[in-house]
Amino acid sequence: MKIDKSLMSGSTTLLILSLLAGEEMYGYQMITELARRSNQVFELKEGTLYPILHGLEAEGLVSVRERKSPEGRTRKYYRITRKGRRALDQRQEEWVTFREQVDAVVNSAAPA
Amino acid sequence: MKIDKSLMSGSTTLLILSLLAGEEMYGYQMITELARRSNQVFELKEGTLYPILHGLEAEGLVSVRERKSPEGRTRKYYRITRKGRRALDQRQEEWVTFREQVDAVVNSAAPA
DNA sequence: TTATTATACATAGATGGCCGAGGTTTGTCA
DNA sequence: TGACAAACCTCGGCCATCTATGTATAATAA
Repeated sequence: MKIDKSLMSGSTTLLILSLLAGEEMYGYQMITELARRSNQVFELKEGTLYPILHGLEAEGLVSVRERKSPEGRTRKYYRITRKGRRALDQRQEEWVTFREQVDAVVNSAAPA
Repeated sequence: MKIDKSLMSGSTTLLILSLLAGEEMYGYQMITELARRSNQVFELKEGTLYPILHGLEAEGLVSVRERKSPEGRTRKYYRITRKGRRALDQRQEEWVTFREQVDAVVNSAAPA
């Protein structure tokens, strides 16, 4: 495959980095915000998100800081790093290639 | 998820059924034909394809018959069934939804 | 003639992403 | 006081895919 085969399995990473490209966010917020922006199509599970965030941090694609919310609850805010932006660019390119080639194959199908 | 979460992991099935929508094909041909139509982006592995084909047959989405090639070699030709066409329609709809919502999220990202 | 490559099928084991299920803490509301 | 939402976390398992390997035949190269 020309495309990283984990693109689609790894589409979650593309989506998360896209969210963080706009503003820093905390995990729980990413879940609700992703659902909102995708018209409830992507309902990310906590058991999926948190391990990925830890992985992104380990790779240096995001940085973390703790902040208290107005109500006093502590949240972990994630911010995309420069390296993370480069990774996002790459993933976006891969996504476009993937999307175009899936469409190419699907559209080559004879209509029912 | 509103979309079957195995869509992308399962995008392979969408691609295979799309190929078969046009004409009957044998396994090895699907690999080369898929590579051709996707500009070498999708290079399906035999170890991936054959188990999937057996699964599609078990589900009744494709039917099989053996035919000899001009050179005398025996091939297994797969043909999409009526049920397979309905499954393809469904997968196509899911793909469109998936594609649109990924784009929605990606495009909501602030440009670098 | 022999060796290699391409065709054509197949399976078993390993890998890796994602989810289900469970758990903890803190704040809010009845 | 109890119930619920917010916010974080981990572990075990499923499932799609890949790697590796095996078999057999035809075409091609040495």
